[in-house]
This record gives sequence, structure tokens and C-alpha cells, in this order.
Amino acid sequence: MNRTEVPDVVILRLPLYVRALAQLLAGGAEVVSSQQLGSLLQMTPAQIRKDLSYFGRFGKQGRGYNVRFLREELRRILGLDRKWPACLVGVGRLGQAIINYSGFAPEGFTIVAAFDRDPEQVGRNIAGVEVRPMSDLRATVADREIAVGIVSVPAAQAQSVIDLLVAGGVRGILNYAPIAPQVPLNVVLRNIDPVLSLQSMTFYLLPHDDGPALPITLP
Amino acid sequence: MNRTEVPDVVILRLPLYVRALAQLLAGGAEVVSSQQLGSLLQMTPAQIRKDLSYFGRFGKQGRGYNVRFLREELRRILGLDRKWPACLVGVGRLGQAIINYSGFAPEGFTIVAAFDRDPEQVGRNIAGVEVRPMSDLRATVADREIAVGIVSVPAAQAQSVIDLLVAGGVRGILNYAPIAPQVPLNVVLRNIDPVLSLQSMTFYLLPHDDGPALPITLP
DNA sequence: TAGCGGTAGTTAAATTATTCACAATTGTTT
DNA sequence: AAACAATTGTGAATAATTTAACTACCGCTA
Repeated sequence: MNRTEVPDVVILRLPLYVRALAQLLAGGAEVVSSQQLGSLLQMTPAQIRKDLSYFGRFGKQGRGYNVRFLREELRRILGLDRKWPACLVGVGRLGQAIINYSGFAPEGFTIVAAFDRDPEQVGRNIAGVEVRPMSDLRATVADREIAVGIVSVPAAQAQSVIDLLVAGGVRGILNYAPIAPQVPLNVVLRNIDPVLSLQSMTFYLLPHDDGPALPITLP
Repeated sequence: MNRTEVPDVVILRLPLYVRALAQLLAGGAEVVSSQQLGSLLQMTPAQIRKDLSYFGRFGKQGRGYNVRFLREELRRILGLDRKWPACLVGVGRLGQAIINYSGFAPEGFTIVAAFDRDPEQVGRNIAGVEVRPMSDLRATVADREIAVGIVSVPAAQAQSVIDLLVAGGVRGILNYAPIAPQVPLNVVLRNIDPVLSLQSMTFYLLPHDDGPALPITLP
């Protein structure tokens, strides 16, 4: 299972499958076909089967996939069957919302340390996490084997914070700042950027010439 | 300029260009080449030129692109040269962080109305926006010609809220709930889902066989 | 004004991703 | 037990996207 063989787009879709399977499981389903999963996620059954085939054979012909089994396999493939301690940098409004967000922990992403450069914030305890000074970042990341850094500082400071995290040994970064950060090839970057999302949305809200303005009447 | 001719991936990249150009402009640059823009955004110059060529000819051979001009053209193409009034549904912790976020308004996205089903929240004023009951949603969206809805309610309620927004006439939805919503073809959907981002990140943090474990010694 | 370095726009080629189509297999029904 | 309906996994075909390569052009310099 050579990771360079599996296209990135496929990896991006696997968590979608995991989530849909969890839903199905919660609903009591034991078996699901690529057809059903496809209509749930609005994609073609062929794509789902193809995606899964990169990793093995999980289904039974004529039946479909065992929901619980497939979910567990995908979680294992993605590394979701373990804990991923993370640290947060920047405990402003956004950072606090992130620390308090209840969606990370159940998925194994626990924020075990928080940092801020503001002396006012340092020492505060937010949702059980003590805010530490930036000068502690490097050592803490190393000591606690933190592989994931979450960045919620203003754009102006984001790149230098990311550099710090990388220097500390973090291997993945979830960046909320509205910039296009530079990271080494061996560091995985994911950007959360609602403004970009809105800005690409508006194009489709504009009127465009994609058809005759008036119905064409044949003579 | 038929929108069906322009690939979606291209539209997704345009805001990136707009942002990079704004940065360059702030830095005093008057002209930029696809080469420079590419290294700033970590993409090939060819891709940038190709993307721009879908919309016209903006550069000068031997020189590059006029930063201010290209930025304005792209903003016009994306519809960013106008105001996009938006409404927010769900003013819990996340919703409040969104309303208070200072990054939307400068880009023309102003939250002009907020809704919540909790009677405790209704009537409150958050950052100058009064929270209204869900029963007002439909009429308000229509009256104020709100084209964009932002959804920050718990997953369980998200689909029904989205249905409401669509019924009210919203044409684009920015969804923060961790679900895969169903929307009609004529409604543009963008999901903000940090958990999915993390879940696809961890795959790359795992050890994978992508090369010999030990150096191979030739005899 | 002729030549040159540099860069856009564009056509063609290469690469990547998606969809199709079908053999193989499963469980069910008659 | 045979026929049948359903569904996977996959190789081939198709479609989409990216990259490369080249022509035309711009502004500068000698």
C-alpha cells in the first residue's frame, strides 16, 4: 500500500465515506451498496467502488458492504483509530471558538496545549487548556509529541507561527488564517478559509450568458 | 463568456489570485509576471496563464500583468465589486464567532440578519445584528434580497435550516455543519468542515511503505 | 533601427481523474 | 438444483485538467 499510488482526491473523499457510514450505522443499517452510499453523498457508485479498490476488497458481490466493517477499515486506513494530540496557536475569538468546539475530540483530535503571544492571555485557562507563551511552543510540541498544529492568529503573524510549528516538529497544520502559507514538502497543510469559499461562490450567483436570452423560434 | 465553459477548479483558484494581487499591491508592486505569482502561490506559471485565458487577455508580453488592473478585472469577474448581503442561522458559539469575524465585511459580505430557534437568543443584539426567530427567516430573506445564507446550527438541524433558506430564495449557502447537505442544482453550496480536513490529513502522517526500508546495496 | 531578453497567450501533449461496462460472485427464489 | 436479481471489483474508455512548448510581441539597449 504505497501512498504515492493513491491519488490525493481519493484521500480527501474517504472521510466523507466514514461519516456517511457512521450515519448509516446510527440508523441501524448493517449493509450498504455503493449505489445507496452514492445517492447519500451525491456521487456515482463507480467512483466509490473505485476509491475503495485502492485499499482492498471490502464488499460482497450481490450484497454490498458491511457498514460497521467498512467504517472501521476506512478509519484504520486514515489513522482515525488513534488519538491525535494537537496544539492551538492564537486564542483570540476564533481560537476560543475552536478550543470550545465539541466536534474535534470525539474524532480523536484533542487540543492539549494552547499558545498566545499576548501576555494578557498567557496563564488563562480556556476549556481546561492552559494558555502558554510562544516561547514554550517548541519544547512543548516536542515533549508532548504533538503532530498537529492549529493556527488561528491574524494573517500578519500566521506564516511565522507556522514556521515555528514546523521547527517544533509538527507534521500537519490546520490553518485558519487567510493566507497561502509556505510549508516544507513533508508537512501536510489544510486551510480553512470561508472568505475564499464565498468569493468563489459569487461567480455562480452572477448572471451569465449560458443560453439564448430568448427562446429561438424556428421558421 | 459562457460559465459552463470555465471549469469549476479555475473559479476556485481565482480568489487566490485576487488575494495574492492585493498583497502585491499593498507591497507597492505595479507589475507581476505569471512566474512571480506562481512562486507566491506555489503553482506553475502555465496554470495561471491558462486560468486567466478563460476570461480574456490581461497581460502584456515581455512585461507581465498590471497588478491593480488584473485584480480589478478578477474582482469584477467573480462579482466581488458589489455587496453581498448575507444572513446567519444559528447564533451559538460558532455563530457568534462568525458574526464578530472581521474578515467578511471588507470583502463585501455583510451579515444583515441573524436567526435562531432558541427564544433565549431571539431579540439579542450581537455585533449590531438583531437575532430574529426562525419564523421570520423566509420573509426577511425575500424582503432584503439576501442571496447568501450562512449555516452554523448543529448537524441535526442543518438540513432543515438549509431547506428553509432555499425556500426563502437564497442562491448560495456557506455551511459550517458537519453534514453533506442536499441542495437543488441551482443553489451553490460551500462547506467549511475542519474535521474532514483533519481526517484527510492524518493519512499522510501515518507511516507508509513508499520506498525500501533499508538502502539497497548493489552487489 | 536591429537585435535581444523576457513574458503572455495558445495549441498540443501528457497526465490524472472519472465513468463505463462486464465478468465474477453472492444470496434468493422457484 | 437451476435460474435469477443484485452488486462488487476492475480493465478499458472517456473526460477533464495540467503541463509543456512555441509563437508573437513588448520594451530596452547598442
